Amino acid sequence: MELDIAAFNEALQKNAIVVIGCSCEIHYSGRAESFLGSGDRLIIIKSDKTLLIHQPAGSAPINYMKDGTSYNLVKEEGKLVLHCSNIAVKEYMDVFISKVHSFQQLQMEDPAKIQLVGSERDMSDMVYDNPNLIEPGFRPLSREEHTKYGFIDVFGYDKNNILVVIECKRYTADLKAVDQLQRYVTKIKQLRGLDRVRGIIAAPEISPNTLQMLKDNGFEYRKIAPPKYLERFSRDQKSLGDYM
Amino acid sequence: MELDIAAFNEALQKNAIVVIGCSCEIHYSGRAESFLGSGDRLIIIKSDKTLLIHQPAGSAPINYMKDGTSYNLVKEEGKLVLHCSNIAVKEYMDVFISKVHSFQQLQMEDPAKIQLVGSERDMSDMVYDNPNLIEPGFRPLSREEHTKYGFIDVFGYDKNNILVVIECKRYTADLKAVDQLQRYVTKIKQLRGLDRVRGIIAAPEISPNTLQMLKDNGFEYRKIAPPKYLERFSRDQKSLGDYM
DNA sequence: GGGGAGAGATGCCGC
DNA sequence: GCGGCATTTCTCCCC
Repeated sequence: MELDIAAFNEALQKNAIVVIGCSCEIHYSGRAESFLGSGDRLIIIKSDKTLLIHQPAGSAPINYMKDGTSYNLVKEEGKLVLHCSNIAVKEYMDVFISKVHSFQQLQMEDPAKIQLVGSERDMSDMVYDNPNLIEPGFRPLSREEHTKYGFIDVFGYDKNNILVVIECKRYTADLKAVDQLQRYVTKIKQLRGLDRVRGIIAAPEISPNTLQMLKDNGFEYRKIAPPKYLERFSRDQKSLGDYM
Repeated sequence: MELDIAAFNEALQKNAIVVIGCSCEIHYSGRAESFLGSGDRLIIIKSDKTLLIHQPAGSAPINYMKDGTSYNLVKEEGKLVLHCSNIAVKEYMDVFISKVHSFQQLQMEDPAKIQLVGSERDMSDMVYDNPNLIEPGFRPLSREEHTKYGFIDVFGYDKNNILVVIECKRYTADLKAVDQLQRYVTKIKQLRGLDRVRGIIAAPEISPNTLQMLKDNGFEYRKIAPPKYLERFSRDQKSLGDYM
């Protein structure tokens, strides 16, 4: 099929969503440089002028451009080329289109914002509100304590009035989580001139290496899972239940 | 427009790419739980049964399912519902479709794999091959040295035969980069019973806080940028040059 | 499949 | 804008 350049330009001008199925080669230059040989792909340009190019499989786009990109679709030596440029971030892309399989434009409106439960923030809220999840006598002082060396999830005193820094992870805690905890504890000791500050990782799981490093550094592990139920849906919606 | 359930099922059966423009609500349950109220979106199902749902703006999909997901499109109380389930990872999604704007299926073939230059690996290769970028007399021993506590980018001796651990970052080095370096240096000291091991961060930029922490930990910074030119293209392709 | 780490990460929030 | 950090991160590589 033919791709009507005028129709393409008009769609972009109206901030419509443009979807093109085609065979193409891609050259990108910006933060890095890449080349992708010929194959069938789905090209999407959104209303904010974000570009996504997807291969037939995989979750992440194989090439993309940030919002605010400018597009110039031209015919060069009988072949379609989509020139993309984002001056603001100095990124450029050329899409050499050898065959167009489909072209489509959609006018879309979407004011909705996603509600999400089960994040690390939800987890630190839970720990703050239920300090016994850590241990009897734990008294949280603050959430998201800002230090120059990072934000601390939960911060408080234990029953012996020793400062405790807690790092929450919603997934399996890894070496990086210990890195973070070590950085916070070191900084708190410096800032307050303390000899002893406890460090605790709260997570549903922890890898063996990570647990070893945690112990080597004199820290502790608490097995705690993030809350993740939108109560409204467990009551009102039955559909998901059919699958579980 | 109407969405033909039989056509949808047939497309999936053929491993075609399915693209649906519609207005919908979305409920997801799995690693976390989310709800997204009504709005216009683009739904994409790929040949590997990855699901992507995109709002009209933004780079990342607002909801998605991993490859290998099963789909069941049904009419419930006169409304279309797309039930999605991935038993393997215990993830589920329901898409309540109130209006279908477009439906499209594409048979796609794409054997190509991307070539990318400018990664951190390219940078550590460059440092390994040009040790003077670090300092006179630096002698690299290995790349990607595996320790139980992580992989070291470049590892070698300085002119005084002191061990040096180098962590390369292709972007502005941040606190996490120092964390990583600290972990490697600490572990190397332990493993080899050494008193002194130097740590160096090689990156094009470093944030002030990070530089401070780096110095506090007794480490050093080298300003080095990653290589990023596909020589073939800077010679053969003229198109990108038109924009730069 | 899990562990470890990069990514052209993206997105969010704070200053 | 930069900084710091979580992410339903995703992807790759290696054990």
